[in-house]
Amino acid sequence: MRVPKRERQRQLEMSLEQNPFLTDEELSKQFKVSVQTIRLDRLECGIPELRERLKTVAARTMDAEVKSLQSDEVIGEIVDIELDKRAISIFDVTDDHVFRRSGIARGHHLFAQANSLAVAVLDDDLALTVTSTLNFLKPVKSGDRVIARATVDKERSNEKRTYVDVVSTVENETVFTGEFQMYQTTNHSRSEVK
Amino acid sequence: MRVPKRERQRQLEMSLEQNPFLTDEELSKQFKVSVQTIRLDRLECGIPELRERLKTVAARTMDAEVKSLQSDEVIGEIVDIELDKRAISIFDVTDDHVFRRSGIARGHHLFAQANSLAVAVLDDDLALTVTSTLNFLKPVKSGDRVIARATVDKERSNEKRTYVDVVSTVENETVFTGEFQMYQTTNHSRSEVK
DNA sequence: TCCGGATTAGCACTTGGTACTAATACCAGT
DNA sequence: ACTGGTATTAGTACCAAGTGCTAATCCGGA
Repeated sequence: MRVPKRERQRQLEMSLEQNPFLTDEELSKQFKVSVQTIRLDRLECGIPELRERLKTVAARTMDAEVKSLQSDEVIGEIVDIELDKRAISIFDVTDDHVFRRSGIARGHHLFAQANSLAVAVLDDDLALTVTSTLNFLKPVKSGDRVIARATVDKERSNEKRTYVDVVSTVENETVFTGEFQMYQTTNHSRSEVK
Repeated sequence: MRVPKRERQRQLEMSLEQNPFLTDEELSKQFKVSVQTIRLDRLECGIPELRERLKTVAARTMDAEVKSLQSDEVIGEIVDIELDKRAISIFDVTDDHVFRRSGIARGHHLFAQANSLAVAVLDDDLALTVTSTLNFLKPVKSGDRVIARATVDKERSNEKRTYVDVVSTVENETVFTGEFQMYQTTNHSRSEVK
């Protein structure tokens, strides 16, 4: 018993985690044991065969791609919108969004939710952020559901600039506020003639 | 010939694009033709078999996961850093980062690069953004290489707050500036005794 | 020396295919 | 109605990467 069984199985799990594409035969060469031993090891560790592994990995992709497609439009999910007036979006914070050490959500996710909502609320071919001022008031944690409310500030807005205020809350506590000065390009004449 | 061959093959391609997990047998039921016909169709359309399809889909996942792991640390790549003083990162803008219609980079990516650089430059267990003010000066397009330079403003900083200024440029033109007021938690005494 | 866990070997069977051949179906033109 | 050509179906042999099972062998320690 060169390498003890236990150690080999540990390494096997790591190998497959890092590269799930390895066949039993390739693994048997890597660990210099027979294919049968690899099979027994997988059996003991509850590791499925190559095809099953690829199936689950591929399934993860399809998931992720659907998600990232959503996020192409807006970060978070718009639940209510009245164009050029106000909009509300929900963003569920997961482990993917937080600092590993502190568990606190990274600022740019809150910003992304707010900023993309500010863009969405303006019914325009093209709305760009010019300047913005942000306040991160309370740390947001994994599992929190952040509700962002955007309102267009008609008073301050003019032909060249539109102001959008966003307030994000978790369980009715304000965690973030942002003020966005937006630039709109559109031949906006239709709604301009009000 | 109920459904013409051409039409069936078109639908087949769409079906598999949307769900690559279908076996020939499942497809043959879906289209009410024999398994062999499905095989011929795949052959003519150059569609690989189930296992090959899953392999490529799974490969895409692994790729994507490596990328998103990188981004767990910093958005962009740090090329130079002097802790508590300054840092530089590079971020290559791709089609994934821009508005489809205008081709202009979405603000939150520029913010994410700047903000994560501001976090990284502070040699601390935990640095959080408190407030920040941003200026998006020039539109950034796909293919642009954004260089963000962060400098810690020692003058304005105090025990409670650290100020980090970030200037992002594309080909020596400033496209974005951000001022970040950061909060640090660490028992920071070591470097505090300067 | 003998026991027992670890390892290896071998065989039948499974999925989801490829590659190929042969048979049939269907429809149009003459 | 006959012929031709495309489309479809059927059937066979074979492959990769397995599972499941049985049997043989190895190797180290009391």
